[in-house]
Amino acid sequence: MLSFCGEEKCTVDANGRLKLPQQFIDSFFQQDKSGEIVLHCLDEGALALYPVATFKEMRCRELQQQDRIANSLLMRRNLRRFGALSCSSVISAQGRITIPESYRDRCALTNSSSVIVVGIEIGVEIWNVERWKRELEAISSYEKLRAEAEINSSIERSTQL
Amino acid sequence: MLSFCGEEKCTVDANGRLKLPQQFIDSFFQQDKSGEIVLHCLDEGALALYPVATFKEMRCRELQQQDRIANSLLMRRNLRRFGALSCSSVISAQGRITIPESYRDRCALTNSSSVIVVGIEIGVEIWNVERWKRELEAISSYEKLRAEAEINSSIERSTQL
DNA sequence: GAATATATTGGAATAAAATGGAATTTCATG
DNA sequence: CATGAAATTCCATTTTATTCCAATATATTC
Repeated sequence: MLSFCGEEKCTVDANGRLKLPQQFIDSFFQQDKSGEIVLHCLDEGALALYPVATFKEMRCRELQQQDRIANSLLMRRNLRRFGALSCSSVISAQGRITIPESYRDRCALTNSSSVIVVGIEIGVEIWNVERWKRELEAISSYEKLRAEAEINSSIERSTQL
Repeated sequence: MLSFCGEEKCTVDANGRLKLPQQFIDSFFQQDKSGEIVLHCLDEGALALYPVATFKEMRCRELQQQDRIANSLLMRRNLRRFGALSCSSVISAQGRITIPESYRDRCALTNSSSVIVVGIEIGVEIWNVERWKRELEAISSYEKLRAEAEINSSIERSTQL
C-alpha cells in the first residue's frame, strides 16, 4: 500500500478541527506510533502535515549553527519562518487534529467548510478548495513550458549536427 | 513535542506584564528548571526571549576575544548593543514576565494591547502586531523571489539536456 | 527619618475557549 | 437489504485566559 497518496475532500469543524481520512491516519501511525505530527504553513498558502522525524530532518542543518544567529538577519528570518509557521500536534483518538487559528487564517481554511487533503508521498497537505484548483493549473502549465523547452532545444540541437 | 513553535496573540497588561502562552512556558522550563530567561531587543524592532544557556551560546565566541576589544570600535559597539539591550528575568509562578519600560518603548509594545508571540525554534519573539505583519510580508516576498528564480533556472536547465 | 502616596507584584475568581468523547447519521460493502 | 465502518454533530469536562483585588515594595514629601 502506498503511503500518503491520493486526494480527498474533508470538512473543518466549528472548532477548527479536522478529521483526517483513515488512510492518512494509517500512514502517519505507520511512521510514528505516537501519532505525533508537525503542521507547517507553506508559502503557497497551504498547510503541510509531516511526521515529526521528516520535519526534523528538514531542519537539522540550520539549527546546528546557533552562534551565527545573533549576527545574521537572514538566519533569524529563517528561524521565524519555520518557528512561527510550524507547530506540532498529535492525532487524537478520534483521528482529529486541531489547526491553530492563525494557520487556518493564513491557509484560508474556514471553519465548517470543505478542504482538500492531498497526499504528497512524505506527508499530506491541506488546501483551500479554490487554491488547490489553481495550484493544479500552475503545475500543469509549468509542465507544458518545460516540455516545450525540451522539445525546442532538441530540434535546435539536431540542426547543429 | 517541538519546542518554541507556533504563533500566538497575547496582551500586555496595564503594568507591562505579559502572560506567556502555556506551550512556551513549558518549552522554557524544559530547557531550564529555574525559568530564567534573557530578554533581548532585536534591531528588527522585536523583543527576543531566549533560555539563558542559549543566549550565552550565542555570545560566547565574541566574549572570548577580550584582547581585541581595546582596538576595535566595532567590537565595543557590539558589546554595548548586547549589554544595554539584554537583561535577564524569571517567569513567575503565574507564567508572566515583566518587560522593562525602555524595552517596551523600543519594541512598540504598548500596555493593555495585543502583541504576537512567535516561536523561533530556539526561543520566542514578541512583536508589535503591525510590525509582525510587515515582517511576515518581507519573509514571504523573499520566498517568492527565490521560488521564481528556482522555476526559471529549472526551465533553462531542461533546454540543456 | 517617618508617614503617606504610588507603583509593582502576586494571586484568586470569573469567563471563555479548547478538548475529549459519545451518539447519531451517513456511506460503503457484502 | 443488512452490517460494519467511518464521519459528523453535539455535549460535558477540562484547561486556559482575563480581570480584578490585595499585599508588598518603592518613592516622595514633610
